Amino acid sequence: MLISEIGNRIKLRRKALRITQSDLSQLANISINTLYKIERGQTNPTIDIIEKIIAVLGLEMKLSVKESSINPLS
Amino acid sequence: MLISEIGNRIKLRRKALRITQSDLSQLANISINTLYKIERGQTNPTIDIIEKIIAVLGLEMKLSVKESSINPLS
DNA sequence: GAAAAATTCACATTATAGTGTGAAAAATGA
DNA sequence: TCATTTTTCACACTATAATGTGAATTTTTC
Repeated sequence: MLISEIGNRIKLRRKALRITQSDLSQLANISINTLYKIERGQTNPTIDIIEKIIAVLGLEMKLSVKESSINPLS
Repeated sequence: MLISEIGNRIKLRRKALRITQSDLSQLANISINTLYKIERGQTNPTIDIIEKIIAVLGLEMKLSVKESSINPLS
């Protein structure tokens, strides 16, 4: 999942919930500037910032083994 | 998924694949120091760094809607 | 189509993630 | 055991994410 994809998912979810960047940034306790850049894929955000945002949006992050690779090194 | 959880998942997967921190850091093209801190939850890594690591490990990141919240704001 | 609201953007500053080095400590294995 | 490998750690430095401000632009709404 690329950074720009994450940004897009966040933007789509925010729109679906009908809240503004300003609202979301305040609820997530981050700057509107940071949110703006993330949605546009113009920054390389930290996990902490992403977690704050998706928590407000009712999303969750998961790590899973890609089924195409049991052992990616072999 | 907390930062420490991500670090733990990475460490477990690395051990399962029987590679060293040194090997993984080189394959992911990041410093061993950064990997060491991530595995121990001692840093707040950027998405880019996490993506590099999990790509080598054959893992993938996913965002999903928490089933407990259709609308987290209401 | 004017006013209000929301988003985009540039710029400067601050905070901190990422790196490199080298050494100590712990784990591995012959 | 003891030599080798791996991990842990401190420290200094560099790169850049995050923030704050204010203004321009775009979108929404009446």
